[in-house]
Amino acid sequence: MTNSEIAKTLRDIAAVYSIKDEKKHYFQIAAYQRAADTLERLTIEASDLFVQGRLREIKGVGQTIAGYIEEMVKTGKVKHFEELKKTVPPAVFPLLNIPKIGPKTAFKLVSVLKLKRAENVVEELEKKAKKGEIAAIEGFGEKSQSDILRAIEEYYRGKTKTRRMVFPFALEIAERVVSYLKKCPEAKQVEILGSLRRKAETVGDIDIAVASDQPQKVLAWFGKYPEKERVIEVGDATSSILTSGQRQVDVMVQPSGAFGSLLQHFTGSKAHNIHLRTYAQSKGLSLSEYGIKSSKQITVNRKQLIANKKLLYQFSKETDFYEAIGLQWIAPEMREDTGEIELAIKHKLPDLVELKDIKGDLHTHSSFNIEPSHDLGANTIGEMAKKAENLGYKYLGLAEHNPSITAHNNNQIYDLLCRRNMVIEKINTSNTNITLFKLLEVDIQADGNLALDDKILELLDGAIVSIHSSFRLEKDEMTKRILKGLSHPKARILGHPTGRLLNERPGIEADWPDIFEFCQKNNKALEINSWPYRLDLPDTMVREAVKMGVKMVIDTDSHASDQMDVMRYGVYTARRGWATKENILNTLPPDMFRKWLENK
DNA sequence: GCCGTTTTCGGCCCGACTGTTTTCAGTCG
Repeated sequence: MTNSEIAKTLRDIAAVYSIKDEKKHYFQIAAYQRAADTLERLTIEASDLFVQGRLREIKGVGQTIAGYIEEMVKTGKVKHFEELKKTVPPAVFPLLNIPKIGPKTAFKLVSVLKLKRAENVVEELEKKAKKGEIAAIEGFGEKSQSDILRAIEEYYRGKTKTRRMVFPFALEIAERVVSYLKKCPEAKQVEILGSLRRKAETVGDIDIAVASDQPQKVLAWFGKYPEKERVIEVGDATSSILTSGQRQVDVMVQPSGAFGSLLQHFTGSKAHNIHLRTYAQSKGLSLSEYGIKSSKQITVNRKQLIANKKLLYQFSKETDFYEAIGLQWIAPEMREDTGEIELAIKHKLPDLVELKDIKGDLHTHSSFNIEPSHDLGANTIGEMAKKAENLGYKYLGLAEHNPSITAHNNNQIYDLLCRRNMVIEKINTSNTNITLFKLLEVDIQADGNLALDDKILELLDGAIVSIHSSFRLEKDEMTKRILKGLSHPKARILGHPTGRLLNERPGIEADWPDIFEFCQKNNKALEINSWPYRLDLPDTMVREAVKMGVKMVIDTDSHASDQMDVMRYGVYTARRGWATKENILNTLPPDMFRKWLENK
C-alpha cells in the first residue's frame, strides 16, 4: 500500500462527503484532503511509519485517520470507507482524475447520463458529450460540454491532477517563460515561485509572479507565449496557460509595492500558508496575497482594498511581510508546515547550508580506465580537477566504480588502482590549489561484503559504498547487508542510500533508524546524491538524519566534468531537510575533511 | 476530522476565475 494509493482513497472519501452534504461535512472534507496532501508529498512510506508506530507524526493525521490507515495497510481496505463509497455510483471516482471535474460535476454527469461502469466511464462520457447530451443537462451548456471534451482529450494525453515532473525539467520550462515575460515592457520584476521556489523534488505546475502596475498588459503578453497550446483562464491579476508539452503555467501580477505579499502567497506551500494565516488570525490579522488587514474589518472587494491603503498594509519585500506578523523570515525550502512557523515565532530557525559552503565534491567518476563494473566517466582526472578548481572547491574525490571483479584477479585490480593513484599523486604534487582524494565507489554485494579485498582497499583514502544490485532483499536482510558493508574501516560514506530513481524506481526497504544510529555511533556519513533523478537521501530522511546527529556529504556522482554543476540540487535537498553547515562534512576545510576521512 | 502559548471544545485561510447564472456554485491553488 503506497502513500499515493492511501491518499487517493482519502480523496475519494472527501468526494463522497462533498456529494452527500458538503455543508454538513465541510471540515471533515478539508481534513481528509489535508491528510491526502501531506501523504502525497511524504518521502517516507506511511506503511513504514505505521510499523514504527509513528503514523500520528504525519501532519493532519489524527486518531481517526491513523486508524483507517492502519486498517488499509493491514487489510488493503477500510470497512467504513467501503460502506461510504456504496452510497455513490462507482463511476464517479475515475472522473475525479480529469482536470476541472470535481465531485459535484462528476456525480451530476454520472447520475443524469446513467453512466454505470467505472471501467469505461471516461470513454462513455466522451461519447455522450459528442452527441450533445451534456449541454442538455441543467446547469451545463455548450461551453461546459466542449470544455469537458477538451479536458478528456488532455487527460488522454497525460494531463492529470497529480502528474509531476522532476525539478530541473520544470525549472527549464519556467526559465523559458521567465525570459519571455522579462521582455514585456510593463514587467518590472519576474520571479519563479511555488514548489519550484521551495525546491521540491518534483513539481506539479509552474508558478510565476510579475511585479507591474499594468497587469492587463502583462497578462495579454503572457497569453501570447509562443510555446503555449492554449490559455486556460485569464482574469484581472492572474492567468493560466497550458504549454505545448501539456504543462500548466500560472502567472500572478501585483504592483511592486505589494510584491512582497504576493511572493509569500504564491510560494506556499498551501499547508504553510494555512498555518501562517491561522496564526495571524489569532492576532486579529487576516493575510492574503494583497497584504495584511485587520480581520474584523468588513470584507470589501479587491479594487476598493487596493485603493484604500488604510484598510490594507502592503509589502514590497517578503521579509517585511513575515516581520509584520512577528516572524523571522523563513527560507522557502522550509515552508512545508513541519514546524518552521513555530521556530520562526521564537526566532530560532536553523542557519541552512548554502552552495557557497561546499568545499569539495567527493563522488565523481573520471575516464581513467580501471575497467569498472559499471559506467566510466567521460573526462580525465585532470579535467575533473580543473572543473573542481573552477567551482572554487578545495578538494575533489575521485570515486570511479570498482574494477570488475569477474573480469580481473586481485593482482590486476591492485595494479589498475596503483596506476590511477600515480596520476592522482602527480596532480596533488604539482597543483597546490586543490587536493585530490583517492576514493572509489565500491559495491556492497548481496551478502554485505565489499567487492574488493582488504589489501586493495588499503590503496584508498576511503571508500563510498553503494548498492547496485539485488535491490529487492527482505528488509532485515537488506539492513544487515548495509551495516556489514559500512562496518569495513575503509567504508566512510554510504552512496545514494535508498537507491531510488524519481518517477521510476522506489527506494530499497531497510531499517533506516538502525542504519542512521549505526552511522552516528561509528562516524560514517550518508550521501546526499545531487543527481536530479536521485536526490538521495530524500529531504525527509535528511531531516531524520539531522535530528539524529548523523553526518552527511553532498555529492554529484558526476560522470562528466560539466555534471559537477548539479551540486546545487543536492544542497536544495539538504536545505529541505533543515541541514546546516555543521551537518555536512564537505563544508570542512581540506585538512579537517581528511582527518574525518581517515577516521582520526 | 484535526488541533492547542486562548483552548481537550470550538473553532477551522483566503482568494481567483469560469460558466450559467441575475447572485452563485464549482473547481482550483
